[in-house]
Amino acid sequence: MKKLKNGWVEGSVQDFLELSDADMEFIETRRALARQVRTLRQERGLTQTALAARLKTSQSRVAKMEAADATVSIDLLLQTLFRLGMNRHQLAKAL
Amino acid sequence: MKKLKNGWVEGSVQDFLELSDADMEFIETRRALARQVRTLRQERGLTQTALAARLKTSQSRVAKMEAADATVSIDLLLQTLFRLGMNRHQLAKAL
DNA sequence: TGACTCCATGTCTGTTCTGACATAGTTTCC
DNA sequence: GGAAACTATGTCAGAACAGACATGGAGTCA
Repeated sequence: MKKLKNGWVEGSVQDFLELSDADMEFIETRRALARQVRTLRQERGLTQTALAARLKTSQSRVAKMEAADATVSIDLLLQTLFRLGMNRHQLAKAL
Repeated sequence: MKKLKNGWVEGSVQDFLELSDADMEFIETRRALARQVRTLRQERGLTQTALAARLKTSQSRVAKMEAADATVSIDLLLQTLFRLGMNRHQLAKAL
């Protein structure tokens, strides 16, 4: 980590949080799936509230899904995507 | 569901258990990941016990992962695969 | 401005998953 | 056959997650 003249330091978030490569892959996977949820929802012209109703969950949970919140499992994201009509083949491409 | 002369009936497991297409995709995804765990473990010449030690978990959990047990989350399978050296690109192909 | 819609975020409670343990079954040697 | 190594399965306490609710911020429109 390299110190700069302005007081800031240089270095990756990964190093700072001491995340392994595996952790990074996992987090990036969640982020990719989260983006996909938002994309599919918007393609279908649904609000978070409308999607939540369809999934029998709450708007806040949909918001957290799309935000790739740490309290959202990949299981939840996948179930959501599949219920939005995605299949495994399309999923593979989204990764 | 069609009845046959021998007393058995014809019909898919999906219909019998009333699983939606989304459920099927989810379950099949878990099974694909489970197979991949076993493959990678064996490629590395590890026993379930040895892999469990590396993952800081128990042999029984590794067995359940590879069996695609319902109590095993996709999160756990993905974390395992990533720790076995897989990346998202390879993951996509395994689906 | 205020009313309205949509999305973001903190927190609570009940449910689900994880790791661990025990134990049983399987396979591979001698 | 029997021992040893490996894998499968049931159960449980504690950790993590889901859904719900409250609330706040940002944008739109009259």
